[in-house]
Amino acid sequence: MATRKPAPDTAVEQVDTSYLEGLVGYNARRATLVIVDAFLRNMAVYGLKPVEFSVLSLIAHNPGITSRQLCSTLNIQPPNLVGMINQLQRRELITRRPHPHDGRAMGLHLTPAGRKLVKQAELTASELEDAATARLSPAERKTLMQLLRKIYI
Amino acid sequence: MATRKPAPDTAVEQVDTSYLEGLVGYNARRATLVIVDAFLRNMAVYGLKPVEFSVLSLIAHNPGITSRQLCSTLNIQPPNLVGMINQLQRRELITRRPHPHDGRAMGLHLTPAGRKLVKQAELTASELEDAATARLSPAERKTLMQLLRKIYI
DNA sequence: TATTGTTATACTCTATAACTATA
DNA sequence: TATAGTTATAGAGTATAACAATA
Repeated sequence: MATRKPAPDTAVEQVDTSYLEGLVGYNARRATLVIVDAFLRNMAVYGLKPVEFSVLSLIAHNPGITSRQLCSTLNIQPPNLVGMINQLQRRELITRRPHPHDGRAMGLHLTPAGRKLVKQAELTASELEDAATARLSPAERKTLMQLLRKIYI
Repeated sequence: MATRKPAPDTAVEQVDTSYLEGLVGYNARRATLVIVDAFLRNMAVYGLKPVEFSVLSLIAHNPGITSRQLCSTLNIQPPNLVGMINQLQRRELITRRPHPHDGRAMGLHLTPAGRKLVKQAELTASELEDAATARLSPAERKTLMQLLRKIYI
């Protein structure tokens, strides 16, 4: 049997991503990266990254919340929260007060400056959310969040 | 005017996450983390992490694709792809061949072993996608992907 | 004995600057 | 002059082990 001469390579003109686009994980990851990127750009004026914003917002809506509760709510490891809490305290955005009935824990609270910053940051977050989801109708945006929650809850 | 005695702190029983749950970014991030986690667990048998899987799958569906094309398709920086490509080549899953009409570039191709691995890995990816989206109907899953694409395209 | 918060530390991921060879 | 691929390197993000104080 004769040896077949190999066909010459051809260049890829247009990358075919149809397989990956059929995966929810791929689409969720790509969409998340876009929103996180917009978040980083718009929240830089407040000196807040996504997790720091989430932490401040959770303290705002749950005054007295503990580090442990923040960790389990946001799925972050306790050692990785320590530096962030210290930094937010140095920036005088939060205070630590003794927990009412657990001597090991500290309740976290916003300072007046923290409350002011969260208020502004939440407003900016809403605006950038609207921009990121500009191609979705309000109903679609609601549907999207409901479907995403069905995955992670 | 008399000084008001501060109210004693009360503990947070149930963390209120309703504000964050109203943000698409928060929900997308949480859902992505859940799927990526499942991916890492299920793909460990193949020694593939999400980006490595995406790279191999793109090479499978686009034989001759270049590193540069992979980078712009997957939004990764060229220096971060170099080590991955070298590793996949050492594992004898891919080969580099001269690009047909660009002497600077190399076309990437799967080896027979690479093709076999991608085939199995894509099957496993479909299974874990089904598990992650078990609470979604097929129509909802399709809707979810369409809505996510409207954000990142 | 278990849990909260903490320190130290390591590993991964991602980003930038600068180089070479080709276009 | 611009681009593909590469090297070196730095920063950010995330993970585990181990400890003191308290439950």
